[in-house]
Amino acid sequence: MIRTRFAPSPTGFIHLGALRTALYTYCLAKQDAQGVFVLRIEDTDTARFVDGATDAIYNALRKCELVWDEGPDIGGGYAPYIQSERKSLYADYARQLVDSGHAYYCECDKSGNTDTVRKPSDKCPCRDKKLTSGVIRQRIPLDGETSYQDEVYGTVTFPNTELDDQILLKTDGMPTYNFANVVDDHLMGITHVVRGNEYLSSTPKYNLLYKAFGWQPPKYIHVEQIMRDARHKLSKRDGDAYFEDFLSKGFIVPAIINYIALLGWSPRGDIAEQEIFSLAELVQYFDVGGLSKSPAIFDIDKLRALNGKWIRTLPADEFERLASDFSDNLRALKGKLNNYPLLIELLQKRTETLTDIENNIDFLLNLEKFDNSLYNNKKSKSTHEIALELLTGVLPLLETITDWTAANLFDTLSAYCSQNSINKNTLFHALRTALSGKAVTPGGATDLMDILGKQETINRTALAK
RNA sequence: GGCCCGUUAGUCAAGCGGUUAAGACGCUGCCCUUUCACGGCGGAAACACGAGUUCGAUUCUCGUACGGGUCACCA
Repeated sequence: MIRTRFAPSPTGFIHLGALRTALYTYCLAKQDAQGVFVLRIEDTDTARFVDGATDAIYNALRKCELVWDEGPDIGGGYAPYIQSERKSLYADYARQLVDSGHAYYCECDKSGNTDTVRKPSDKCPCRDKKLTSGVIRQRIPLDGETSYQDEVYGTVTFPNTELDDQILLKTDGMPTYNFANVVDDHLMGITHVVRGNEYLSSTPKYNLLYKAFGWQPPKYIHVEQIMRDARHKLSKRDGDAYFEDFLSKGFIVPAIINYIALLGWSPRGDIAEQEIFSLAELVQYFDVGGLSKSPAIFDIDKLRALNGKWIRTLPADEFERLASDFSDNLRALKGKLNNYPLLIELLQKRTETLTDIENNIDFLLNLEKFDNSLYNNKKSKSTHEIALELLTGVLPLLETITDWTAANLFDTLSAYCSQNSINKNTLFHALRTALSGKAVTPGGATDLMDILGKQETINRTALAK
C-alpha cells in the first residue's frame, strides 16, 4: 500500500514548487486504490513560524482539490500530524541513537563558535567525550561512502567525508528537519518521498539514520527546481512564485495544476502528445519515469495559453461567475444589457486571464471620447469622413429594425450594403468604432449592436462625429 | 573551492543505437472572418564541445565547457 505525505513548513503562502511536489505526491498515492495522502506540518523552526500559514496551506490544497486522508485537522492513525506536538518523541529517538553510538552530545557551539569542525575528516572533539548535554549530533563514519537509490536519478553515491555530523536535536529540544523527517516518515509508514532535489546531497545522511535505527528507508523521488530563468530559482522574492499570486492574476486552478504538472514531468508513450490534463487524468497518467532531471524555466506565456484553453472548457455560468469576481465592469453591466449572455459567450472565447476582461468591456458602460483616427482603417477602406457619412446614412434604417438580434442585424445590414453599393467592411468597421471607441472589441459590429440594444446603438451612432 | 546532479529549437519537452529528431508555447505565412481573437492548415527554429565503444551514435563511456544544488541549532 502506498502512503505518501506532503510536509510543508508554515512559513507563508505556498510556493509553486511546493504545490507541484504536493501534486506529484498526491497523484502517487491516489494511483493506489488503498493509497493514503498524508498532510504533515513541519513547524520545528519556532522562529520562522508565521501565524495563519497553516490555514493558507489548507486553503490552497483544498482549492486544488488535493484532498488529504490524514492530517492535523482530520486526524488519522498516526496523530499528531504537527511536529511541534511530537517534540518529546524525537528526543527519545535521538537519545536512543546516542545509546547505540550513532549519535553524541556536542557542546562545541555553546560559546557561539561557528567555526567548529563537524565533518568526520576534521572530527569534532566531542565525538569521543562522554557528555550528557548539548545538541545531539549524528556520528558519521570517518571513511567509506554512502549511496542510496533514487527513483529519478538512480544510484547516488557520496563519500562519507563529505557528510556533516549534522545536528539531530537542537538546544531548544526541537529536532532538525532532517531528523524529524526520518522519524516521522518511518513512524507514519511513508513509502514514497517526493521532494525538491536540494535534498539530494543530504539524503545519504538520512539513509545512515535509517540504518542506525534498523528501519527501511522509503523510495526517494527527487524533482528538479522550477527556475525563473537559467540562473535563478523561481524565488519568493519575485512576487510571482506563490500559488495565490497566480490566482489573483486571473489564472484558474485547473490551468495552474495542469501547467506545473508539466513543468518537470511529461507524459510518455500513447499520451505523449496530450497537453491538457485534469487532476483526475494526472492521477491516472502520472509516472515517476516521466520526471525530468534538469531544471525547468517557468514560462508565463505558456501558462497563459493553457489558462485560455481551460477557460474555454468552462460551462458558461461558471465562466460568468469567475469573470464577475475579477471585473467590476462586468458586474455593473449585468442586467443592463440587451444581450448579456452574448457578451459572456464572446468573452469566454478570447480571455486568457480573468484580469484581461475589465478593460475590454469598459466601453459598454461608458463611451469615452476617442480619437477620430480610429475610424481610419486601410483594410476596411475606411476614413473618418467616409465613416461619418455611412453612419448618418444608416441611422434611419436602424430605426426601422424590430428583430434586434446579431444575426438579423447582420443580414439586414449586409442587404442594405449590397443594395447601396456600400463595402460591408467599411460600414461594419464604422459602426464598431462608433459604438466602442476601440480598435479591439469582444465581438464584431452586429455583436456589439445586439449587446448594447437598439436604443443605445442608435444613441451612440447618432453621437458619432 | 570540495562533493553531488544535469545539458535535444527562445521555453516546456518526446526520444531510451539505425527516426524525414514528435508535440506544445512563443514567432511567422495562409484560410475562416463584421476588428482582435477562437478554430483549421503550413513555415522557420534543436541533439553544448571533444574523444572513444560500435557497421552505425541524440541515445553507451570518459573528458571539457556551461548551468544548478549542497557544504545552518532553515526547511
